[in-house]
Amino acid sequence: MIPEEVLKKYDASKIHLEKKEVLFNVDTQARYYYQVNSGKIKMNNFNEDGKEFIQGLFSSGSSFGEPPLFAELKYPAQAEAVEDSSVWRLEKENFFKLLRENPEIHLELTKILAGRLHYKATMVAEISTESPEHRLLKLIDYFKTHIHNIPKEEQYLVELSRQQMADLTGLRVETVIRAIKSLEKKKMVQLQSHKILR
Amino acid sequence: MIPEEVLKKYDASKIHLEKKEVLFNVDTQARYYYQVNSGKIKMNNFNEDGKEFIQGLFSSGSSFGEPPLFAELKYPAQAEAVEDSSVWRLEKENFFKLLRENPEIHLELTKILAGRLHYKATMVAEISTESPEHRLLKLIDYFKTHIHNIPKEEQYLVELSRQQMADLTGLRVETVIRAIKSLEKKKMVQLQSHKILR
DNA sequence: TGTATTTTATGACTGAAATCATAAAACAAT
DNA sequence: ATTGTTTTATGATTTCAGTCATAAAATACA
Repeated sequence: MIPEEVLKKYDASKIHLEKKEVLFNVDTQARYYYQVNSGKIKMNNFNEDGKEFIQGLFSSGSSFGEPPLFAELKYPAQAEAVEDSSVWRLEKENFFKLLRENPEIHLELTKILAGRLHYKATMVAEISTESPEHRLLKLIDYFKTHIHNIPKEEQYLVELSRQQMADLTGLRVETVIRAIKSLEKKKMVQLQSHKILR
Repeated sequence: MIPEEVLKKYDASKIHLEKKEVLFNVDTQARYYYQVNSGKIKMNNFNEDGKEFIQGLFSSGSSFGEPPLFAELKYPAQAEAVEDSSVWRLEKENFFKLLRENPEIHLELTKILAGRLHYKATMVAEISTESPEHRLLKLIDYFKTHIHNIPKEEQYLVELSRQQMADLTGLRVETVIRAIKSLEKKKMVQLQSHKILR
């Protein structure tokens, strides 16, 4: 997360996105550094027959879509506003200037990329070898401990919809619904009027 | 890839691993930066009933297992020698000193992490939404273009075994064997005495 | 406050990849 | 050459999540 003053200093601008608006498309060239100012952005893919996969959800303060700026690569997914949002946008050249002149921010960003790699390594192993219930628990625990920093003993109210959980784990809504039910029976999660607690 | 002279300057040491020897375990603390000197290392996971998932394969010049050094995280997978190997090992503190004093190397490393994130984003979308044949083609093409930098028009001889391809895509050997056969029928790959060409 | 939309829920059925069993081919080592 | 080991191959069968259809709850919103 780069402070607003710094972004301004390097000539970043704020752009607005309406819910469902697409910021950039898959397989296109990366030209900007983006950071969420308000709202929520998701990066996602669709396969031939429309099945979605959510690579990540980004809210206020989070940057996203940086990797293709570094490696000369195309975006592996599109970016889309989950709700009305505003986003800081910084030209690639200015972004690199910023990193050169602010090594502590560069290191900060490296940490963020490292964290994201950790998340992906965790989820891809889950998705390719584990059962629906196992995947969902891992996802929920990841959000609880790594994204919201909630201590183990405290309760976490899952903010994700069944559909979003499905799209984050490669499952289908119906499967998520059934797996969550089953996890409740096994006392692995609690349900309070359809809200999931863990 | 950090040059040998630089590694030596920051007091790195070379350690030897026999085939199948494990360098670090999943869920343990990261203390060193590692870079392959010779041989081949894989990072992998196993689920409860022994099914393997290969996170990455690293050969001469490649570093691996850096993310947990940056973010204060445990290793999401283990590291194991695929063949007899030697590996540069550099203490975490010295590694950060090296990065601070060599910003161009830091940037280089950021690029590598970015590339790895790109690979994971690509594969996790494949694994969660695509068919076996599609996944395998993506994997093969990724190795061809991004790892070996072979131009589209040139032929690439896949160096991976069916089992490795299975473990990289979350499939089973039998499924890989059948899918490759089917891809050959469709002229998407060639087979020359069991070797795969693309 | 009523209506539309989205999210959650459930049952019946299907299908694609996993599993299991077994063997042939390739390769490595002596 | 001989033997042992690993990799590739193939058929039969099973299973678990996906698919399809339909509805109830919850929520948004006019």
